Amino acid sequence: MKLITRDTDYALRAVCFIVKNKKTVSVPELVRELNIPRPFLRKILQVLSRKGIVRSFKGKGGGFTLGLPPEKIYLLDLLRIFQGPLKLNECTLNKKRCPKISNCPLSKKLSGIEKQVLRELKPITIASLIKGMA
Amino acid sequence: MKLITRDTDYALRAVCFIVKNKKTVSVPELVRELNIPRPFLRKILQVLSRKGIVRSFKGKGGGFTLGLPPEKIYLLDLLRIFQGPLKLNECTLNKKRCPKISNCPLSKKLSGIEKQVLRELKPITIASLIKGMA
DNA sequence: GACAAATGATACTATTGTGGTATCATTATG
DNA sequence: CATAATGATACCACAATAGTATCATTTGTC
Repeated sequence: MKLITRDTDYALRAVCFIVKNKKTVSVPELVRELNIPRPFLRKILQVLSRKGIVRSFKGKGGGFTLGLPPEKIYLLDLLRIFQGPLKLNECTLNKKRCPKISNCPLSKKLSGIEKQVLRELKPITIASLIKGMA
Repeated sequence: MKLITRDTDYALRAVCFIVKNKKTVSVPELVRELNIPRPFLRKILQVLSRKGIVRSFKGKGGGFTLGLPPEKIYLLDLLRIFQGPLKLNECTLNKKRCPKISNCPLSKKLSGIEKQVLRELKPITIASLIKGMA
């Protein structure tokens, strides 16, 4: 079970690398640096760009810069963008809320765990991760 | 992202139902009660039987009974049987341990979260779930 | 002993999510 | 206007999850 999928992980790496460069960073540079398959990385960056996480510049000499300061880019943002909302307590039988959810003891436990996990993830930003790597 | 997959969930329901019946419970009964696809349920029960969670009786009038007291059947047992060990901090790039794992700040966070989740799940037994449903 | 009703073993199939490609259009710089 | 970049979008491959099918074996009942 993966808490973080590959695209989120790639996005994280790409954003971290962009932070460390003051100028715009192009896809070829990122590919060289991070060994991420080029077309996949492009797709990821386009999503990040649409979401405002990075800003893009087209044309020769173009590339990407951050769209937000690194203290305002949360891991949970990336997670939600690429993986949807983090939900651990969904009933496996229904996409929708299980009618029995109110008296399902397992669901209660799971939503407690979900809350804890969210509490842990919430404060993690790009800035904090980079600091941690130092 | 599912913490609990369908087979684990089915297994859970089946075991709970078996607990509440003193006599052996057959697949047809379980199907009627729980609305689980018959062949799938059969497969699940066979696994549970091999693992000793339930005991099986072949032949006419056969079926399943518990193989352990409900206080000794842990949710984590079922989880591990059907989903393997719970790991949240695996690096998405490698199946094996990432060489950079020691200075990867994200991995540290994730393994902390993993520990918490395990701490929460550990005490949950079939007995405790049934109690909670009362 | 034959039959019926159950599980055991095992191989196959379907659906879905993840991970990745490919292609053409658009834009900016020299 | 050529070139080097991103934008949009459609497609493909693989693996995991979910489910099916079939035949063999065991056991109780008549």
